[in-house]
Amino acid sequence: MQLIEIVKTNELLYILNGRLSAALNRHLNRKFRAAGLDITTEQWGVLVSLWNKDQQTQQSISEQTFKDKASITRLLDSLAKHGLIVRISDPADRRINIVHLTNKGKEMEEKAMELVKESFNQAIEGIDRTDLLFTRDILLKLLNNIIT
Amino acid sequence: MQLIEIVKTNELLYILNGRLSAALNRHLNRKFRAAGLDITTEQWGVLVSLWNKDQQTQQSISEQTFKDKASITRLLDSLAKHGLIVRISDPADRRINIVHLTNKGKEMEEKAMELVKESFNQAIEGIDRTDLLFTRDILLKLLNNIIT
DNA sequence: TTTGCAAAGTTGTTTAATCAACGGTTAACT
DNA sequence: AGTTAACCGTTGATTAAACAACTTTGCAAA
Repeated sequence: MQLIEIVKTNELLYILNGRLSAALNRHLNRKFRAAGLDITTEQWGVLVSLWNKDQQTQQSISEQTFKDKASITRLLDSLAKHGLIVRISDPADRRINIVHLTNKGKEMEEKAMELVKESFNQAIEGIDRTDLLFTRDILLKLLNNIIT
Repeated sequence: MQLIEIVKTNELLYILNGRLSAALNRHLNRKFRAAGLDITTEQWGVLVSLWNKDQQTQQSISEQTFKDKASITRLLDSLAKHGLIVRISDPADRRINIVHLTNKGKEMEEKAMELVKESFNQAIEGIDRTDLLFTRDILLKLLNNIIT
């Protein structure tokens, strides 16, 4: 099969065009809601960054999550409204906000990651670990080719 | 490495969380705009379905593209506004709209697919064809596990 | 010093996805 | 026939992404 045919028949484009990630997002969002966790996967992505390293600048979060800074502004607005983070202005450089997790934000990690783990385990069921790692490497190559 | 660690380190989640597809979307949208093609990749996805098979119902397009019917309604609104498709009510069953490509819509195929091919070729540069097909299979398995 | 530029965040606009609710139409059942 | 159920498409509300324009603040070169 020619590669252009793979495009035409939408087989590889299932993911490259976002089918897989959309499906996973949907799946995870429903799981969050079903468990009474009032966050979206996008907000969760920001939280992951903060759970790894609390008290970052918005700029830093933007780089960690690959989301643009305008998106981060609005996601942080949501998280702040839900009481999960607070923005504290840096006295040394007043352009900068330091984003702090609240206790509520910290406490959410365990439950959220448990749900993510469940989804992930369901996704990879029956797939060989080696194959997963191989797939990951190919995808990283693809990503690298595009963003260059 | 445990699989949960792969999640934590965001390696496999680059794509599962939509990084790769977002990047490809961005890339392709810019390409369309740079070439003066006044469509988005999402609208292009609908057009691909129609180029493969003209005169489908909205329901059918929805299934082909894996987009929900509300999204299709609005994407078709955009395409109609740009004069690329028309909706014709089925006289036999008045619940149904048959979506027809206009000449303008048909003529767009060649140029759009050329740009897609370029992007695709850039993405897969230096990657073995066998590896790509293998990757596709793994991703389809993942997709299947999630939507089950 | 001031001028000018770069950095950090915010805001507005457009496009799209999800989900739920709804109206109109057809089909099925009893 | 009459009621109910299923189906097709639309609309409204909420969330988010991309991109561009803008404010405030800091810094550096002239």
